[in-house]
Amino acid sequence: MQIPDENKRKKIMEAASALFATRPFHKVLLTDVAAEAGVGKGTLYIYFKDKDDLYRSVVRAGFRDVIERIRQQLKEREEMPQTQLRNAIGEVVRYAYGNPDIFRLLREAHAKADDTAHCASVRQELATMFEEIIRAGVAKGVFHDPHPELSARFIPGFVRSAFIYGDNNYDTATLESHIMRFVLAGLQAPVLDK
Amino acid sequence: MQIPDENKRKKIMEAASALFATRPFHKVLLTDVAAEAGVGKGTLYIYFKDKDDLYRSVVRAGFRDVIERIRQQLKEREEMPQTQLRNAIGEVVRYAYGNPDIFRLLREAHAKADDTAHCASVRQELATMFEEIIRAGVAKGVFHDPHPELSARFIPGFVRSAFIYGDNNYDTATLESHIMRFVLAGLQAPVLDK
Amino acid sequence: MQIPDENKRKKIMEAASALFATRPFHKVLLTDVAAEAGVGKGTLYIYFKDKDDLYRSVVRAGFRDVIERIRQQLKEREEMPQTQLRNAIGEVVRYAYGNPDIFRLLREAHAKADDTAHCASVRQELATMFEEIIRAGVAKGVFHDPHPELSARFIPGFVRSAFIYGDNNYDTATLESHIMRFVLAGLQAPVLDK
Amino acid sequence: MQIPDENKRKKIMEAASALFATRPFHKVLLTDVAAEAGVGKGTLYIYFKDKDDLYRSVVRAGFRDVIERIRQQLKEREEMPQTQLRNAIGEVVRYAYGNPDIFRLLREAHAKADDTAHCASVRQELATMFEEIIRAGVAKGVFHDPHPELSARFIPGFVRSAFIYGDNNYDTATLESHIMRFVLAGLQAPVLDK
DNA sequence: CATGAATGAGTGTTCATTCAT
DNA sequence: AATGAATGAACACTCATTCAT
Repeated sequence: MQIPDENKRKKIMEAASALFATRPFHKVLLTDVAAEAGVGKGTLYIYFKDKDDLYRSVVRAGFRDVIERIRQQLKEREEMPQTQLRNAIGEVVRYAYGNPDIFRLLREAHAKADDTAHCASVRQELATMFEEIIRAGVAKGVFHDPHPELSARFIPGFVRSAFIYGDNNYDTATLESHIMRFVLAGLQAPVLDK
Repeated sequence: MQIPDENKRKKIMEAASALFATRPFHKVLLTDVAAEAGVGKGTLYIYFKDKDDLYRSVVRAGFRDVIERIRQQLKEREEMPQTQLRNAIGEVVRYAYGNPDIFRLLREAHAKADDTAHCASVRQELATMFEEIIRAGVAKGVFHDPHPELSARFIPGFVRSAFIYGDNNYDTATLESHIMRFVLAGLQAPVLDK
Repeated sequence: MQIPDENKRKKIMEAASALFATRPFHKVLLTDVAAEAGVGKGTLYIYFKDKDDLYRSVVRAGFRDVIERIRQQLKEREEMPQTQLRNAIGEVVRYAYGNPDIFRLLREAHAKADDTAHCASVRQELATMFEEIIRAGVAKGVFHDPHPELSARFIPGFVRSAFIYGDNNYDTATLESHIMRFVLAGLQAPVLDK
Repeated sequence: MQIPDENKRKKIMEAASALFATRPFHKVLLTDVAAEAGVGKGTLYIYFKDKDDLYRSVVRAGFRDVIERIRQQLKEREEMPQTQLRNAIGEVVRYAYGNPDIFRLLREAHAKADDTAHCASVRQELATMFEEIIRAGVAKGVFHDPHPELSARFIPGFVRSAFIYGDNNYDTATLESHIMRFVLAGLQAPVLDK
């Protein structure tokens, strides 16, 4: 079992991901990460510069997944903005359900200053995708929105809001439709001139 | 010139608040808190049980202010749910503007299990107030909402979403009205039966 | 026993000195230093930046003693260069006898680049003092020496040479006079023109 | 283009020699030695038992050269003790000039107890040769020396003393003759009865 | 032979907490 | 009450050494 490469990196990230999501950063021991990943402690330092780097990698990787999946959808099918929005939101909701731990990571800004930046860039990317969908809808006249970039930021916030409370008893469908309710209503409301 | 005591407690909390908001929990050193507050390290332990207690106190205190102010408004004037909602949201937005650090604290769930609970209880309290306003509106027939408790959670999330991104260039009025746009539209949309 | 100061620093340096002299740098555990000094491990870091700093301090302090004692002698009594030299050498020899461990430290150049410099500066200082004595003798016509700075460097080397071998069975008097034999003979030999 | 083996052993020793001379034992990483030698880390263990063995080999090899050359001289030509001494010292000085790094290694006594012994044995061997020359001179009546073994130890010390200081601006001839000045003067001075 | 990925015992260092003053 | 020197449990990280390829 001497595969010299990314296989092991992946195993470590999975172990770390599970652990970081379970407890706060400073309670995650690298010893545990190593044990959980089935590798030696020193091995962690072959693939990651230090604990912070490992943490950052886990967060980034987690989100890259959702983002990638949404991007695929947008490319593959030419849909109405409403549908695109629904699909994208569904994607985020389902991801949050499936990986509650990783998703929860977004709310924390650990580590070094530039880590926050890294985290932010992932967040930004997600928001930007929603913003593009909204702008497309505005262009087509199906959405009205004086501040698409602000609205875009609200959307992942909905999901997060739903998850940050401990007693999470909603199924994905309910949550998804309740979010859509606000999103669509808000985006379809007429813009009132001031 | 050492004004006896409660003054000192306040100075500590201010220092801690600034620090906790700036960096993740485990990077806030009590040495720094003490230095920033202009007191000895040991003094911290006179006013707070331990680091977690200090953290909790900071978060709670911050939110108690907004919550209290909103509660006052609800009691003092008998208004329409829409107006109550607008006022309450305005309160949160303005608070977030004035205390970006403290507000940002909500995003983390640190340390001991019961700390999370503490944090949650503050959050819960805020959400509950919004939930009551919504339910009142539903009762009066001005709002439609199949999941008021979920909607209530969304509201502080709007504010947070707006603030978590670094490039915050919206004035309170713009932000407030954009949030209201979504909230009111969502709450006034007809409930579609499934 | 809560003297807040240099007393403890001294205790640590003594313990470290004994340990560093006994075994190579990387085999000296700070745990042992702390135990030997009768303080907590963390205390070391109050008085010294890190292991290297502690090491450096030990070396420097050791030599400062001899240097200071020799300097005193030079000031206090106005003697002939030969006598000054004999006294100074005697000082070094006796010190080496009394603190074989610390003296041995000079031969090692551990730690950071600038540490070597520190070490060197102590060595330099000792050599400079010998050089001054020699130059004074040359000025008075009792010594002949085409390279006083080189001769000055030889002198601590004599002592070191005597000590670097394990089977050290010479008493201070013998060693001292044997060194003086070479030093005086060398310094009084006529300078041959080339 | 991998010339089989002994060549590789040599490359490793050269790399190690350069590194050990540059920094203290515990700061020389085998990774660096391997990189510098252009071989894999594991290769080091084919040619050397462990880090200590590598170190020892470097020191020993370096000195074996000088010792061997001096021994040759002593055998080949039947000379006066003074000349033998001058030649031997010249040999050491020139060697030190040509291999300042290796020569500097002598000053440290690292690692395991028996390593010190190894180091010592090389030193001893050199000293013994000088001692023999001196004793021969004493026998012939050209030298006077109450402690030939002590004098013998001084000689390599002269060279070392000259080299341990950074600002080494003496040419071999100057250094050699200055050392000889002390050595001959010291060895030819009459023995004073106590 | 050669390699370098993997290892984990071993240690330096940190920092919340205590307590003598 | 206030302090900050002292503490040491807890951890991140290093690096000599091994071994599968």
